[in-house]
Amino acid sequence: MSEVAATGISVLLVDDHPIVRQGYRRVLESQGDLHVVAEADNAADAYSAFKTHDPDVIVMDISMPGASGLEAIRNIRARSPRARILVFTMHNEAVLVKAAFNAGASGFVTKSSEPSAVVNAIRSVARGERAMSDDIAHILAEDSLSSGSALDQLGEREIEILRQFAGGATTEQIATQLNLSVKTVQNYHYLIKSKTGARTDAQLVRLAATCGLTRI
Amino acid sequence: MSEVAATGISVLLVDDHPIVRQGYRRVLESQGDLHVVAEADNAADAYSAFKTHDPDVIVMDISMPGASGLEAIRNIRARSPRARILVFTMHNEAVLVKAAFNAGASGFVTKSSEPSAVVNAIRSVARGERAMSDDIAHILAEDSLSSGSALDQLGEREIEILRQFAGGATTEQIATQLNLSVKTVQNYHYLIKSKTGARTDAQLVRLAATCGLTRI
DNA sequence: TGCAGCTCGGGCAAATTTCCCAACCCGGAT
DNA sequence: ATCCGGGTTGGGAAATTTGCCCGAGCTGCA
Repeated sequence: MSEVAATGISVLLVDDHPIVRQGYRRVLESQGDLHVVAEADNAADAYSAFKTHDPDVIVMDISMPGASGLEAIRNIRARSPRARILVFTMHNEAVLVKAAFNAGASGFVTKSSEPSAVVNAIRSVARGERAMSDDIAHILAEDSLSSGSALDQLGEREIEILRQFAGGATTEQIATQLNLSVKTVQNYHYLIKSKTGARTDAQLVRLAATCGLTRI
Repeated sequence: MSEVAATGISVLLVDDHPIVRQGYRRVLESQGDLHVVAEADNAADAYSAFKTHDPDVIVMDISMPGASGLEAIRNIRARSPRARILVFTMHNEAVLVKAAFNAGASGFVTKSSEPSAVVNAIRSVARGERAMSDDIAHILAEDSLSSGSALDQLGEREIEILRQFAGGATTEQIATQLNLSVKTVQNYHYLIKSKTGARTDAQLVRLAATCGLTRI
């Protein structure tokens, strides 16, 4: 960590949108102490880039095609427990935030945050601290008071599948993307409906939307 | 428009994520001929900024909280038909694309596109041309077999059934309510899907919501 | 060690979707 | 007046999905 203070903070950017990555890179590098040493647009590349470049912080959008972002966090942390991962996404649902921290993330910042908040979060994570943006803190605070939105009873996989479904994905698309059999996705679909009490796909979509799982 | 050629292309950036806006701004301004003259993070600010700065192109993410992005496009175009709006979003569903063009957008580019494709789209739109990224063109091409516009092509009965369905009603409830056989409602369901190009019930709900047919 | 809970899928009857089709009525064009 | 097109209403049959049951592997926890 001494060389961190001497040379600044090295960052690995993970996001599936190239222009978004390029934008982040410019914003971060204008700070002086932040250096983007590599980029990746999927979970597998992220891990190999991590091994190659050994960055101080991984800034990762968890809504990527292919493997779940949470899965990616778990994989990286399982192999390299010293990895510092800052989740940087537009999603702000309490269940997702908690799942991310449980998976091993060191920080969670929404894209609604001011750039200064983002770079400060990167610096905090690089120091080994836990970091989150103000809106996330508020959401977690409210969540700890009120017990139980409809989503709290859902597991991580169920939430991921619900989000993709509500986003308009077909059963086969979800199965392919998550590497599951169609039957399993169908079963999750049914399980989610019975857990939440939704009788109709439309009700499921509305539920997901009101819980902030998807935007319309 | 003569001053456009002399001074480059002025751009109004609309996106609800500040750091995303800042990233785009840097990417665009590194091009030399593109100048971001204003930013906005919601529909209302977007219109006032448009009136104040009179930009050549509005680059807009339509997935914003609050008012629908499509609504924003319609509002701006209704008041200022010469406005050029380039939709720039991560969504790539055919129904959304068609709805955006119907609302008056001049272009549609996904965030998966290369930065060069995005800036070229901005230049095309500034010249008054229609622009879209390759993936969008493919999606529209596949869809164009049974194409049409989003909701305008639906009859009264179809719209009524779509509204009730998107509101969460079951097929039997709709049939009872409208004094139709279940079979007829099922047929309408299928007909609406094929007319709008929606492949999923969830996409139907999203379409109904973005068109103001139902509130979530 | 054992229990509880999540994940993942098979099986199978019931229901729905997907597409075809035929009518009816009605307004407009010929 | 006649025909055509389109909205509306439903039948039929194959394909698919749903609803609900089941078991198996795994993990964390008591």
